[in-house]
Amino acid sequence: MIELLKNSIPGLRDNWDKYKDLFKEIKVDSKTVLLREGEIAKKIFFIKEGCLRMSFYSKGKDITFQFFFEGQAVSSIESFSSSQPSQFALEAIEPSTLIVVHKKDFENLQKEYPEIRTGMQEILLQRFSRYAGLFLSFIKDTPQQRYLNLLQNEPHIIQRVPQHYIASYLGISPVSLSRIRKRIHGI
Amino acid sequence: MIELLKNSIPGLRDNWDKYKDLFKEIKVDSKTVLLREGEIAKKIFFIKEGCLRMSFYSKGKDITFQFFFEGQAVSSIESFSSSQPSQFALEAIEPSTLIVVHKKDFENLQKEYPEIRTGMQEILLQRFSRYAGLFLSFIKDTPQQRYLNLLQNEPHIIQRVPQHYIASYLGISPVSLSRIRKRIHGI
DNA sequence: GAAATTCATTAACAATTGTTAATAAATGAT
DNA sequence: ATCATTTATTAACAATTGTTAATGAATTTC
Repeated sequence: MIELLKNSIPGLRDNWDKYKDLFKEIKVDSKTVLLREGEIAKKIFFIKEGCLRMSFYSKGKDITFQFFFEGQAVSSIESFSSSQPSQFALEAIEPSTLIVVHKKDFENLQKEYPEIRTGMQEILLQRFSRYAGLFLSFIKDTPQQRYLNLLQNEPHIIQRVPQHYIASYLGISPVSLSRIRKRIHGI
Repeated sequence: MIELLKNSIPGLRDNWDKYKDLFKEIKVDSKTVLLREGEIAKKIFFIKEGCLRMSFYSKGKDITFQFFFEGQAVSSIESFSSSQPSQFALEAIEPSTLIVVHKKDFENLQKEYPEIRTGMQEILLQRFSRYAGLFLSFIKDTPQQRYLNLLQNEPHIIQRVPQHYIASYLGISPVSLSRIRKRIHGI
């Protein structure tokens, strides 16, 4: 995982001894909260192994709206880059191995390697673009169709993520998702 | 309207005689199609007066997902900037007065005034950011709540846009929107 | 490995939505 | 002004979803 970052920035690899201490590997249990809603994001995570979910509270309900897997860089980017309280929480939903970089260190790295900043913007744009697609899907598809889309396009989510989080992600209740599955997969 | 563009770019104002022919004002009837789905966007519009909607076809239905009003710059930006066929259509839903700029001319302007490009990126980012918000609203709110949000945050849409387009925008049928309104506004 | 907790399914009922069709109201065209 | 078309409402019924609660299955904890 970290190899990816290392390799994409030549200077980083060449001076690896100088930087390697900034990348700390941690292992966390499932359900470990990595960022609480309202906190300011001071870390960025690279997922080496495992799965995280991003969520927020609304009317007494915990709503999950994105999942992250191996190879992805994760933070509440808005909070991380603006130092404003995060609107979202971040939590492990599998025992996970993460590479942690602190904001201070990350900013120093950014100064030395401006391509990191570009990469961050790229990630942000990709996320927004993804949300745009999901918005269109909500406007045109039924919950059942959205489940089928997920099955088609991101089967790993359905395989690995507990069902009630998927229900939340589809904007429906766990009970309703169970019924949809019954309708689709038979009996 | 065009004043806005003129004023935000000093050089434009100073050499206005040179450029003014690139900005053509047109008046269009309601229901005029300005860009068909599948066409490559070769124009950008600045709305001086009136209202447009952006839409696409899915399973035999025409789905509206955004409205544009006075003072906004509109194009199928993805198509306009990538020269790929547009996924979306653009249509007037009021008699409208538009300033049209052709892509060629716009690109020439961009070369002379790079801040225009930045402005375009800004517009694109704003639109994505808006879609992100709408996505979260779909995931957490009921159709009725989304209607109330619209009433609260963008009452001009409800005042000016025919109801069946709003229904589409909310992801529900016109019949259902009529029932929601009855529930809310009484009797 | 037993107990506790979490998660998924099912049932029952209420509420909401979709669909179709009929009617009423509003808008546009000649 | 009249006619035609479009748009909004209402009704009736089917389908879907939400909610609550009970049960079963799976997982975690000790």
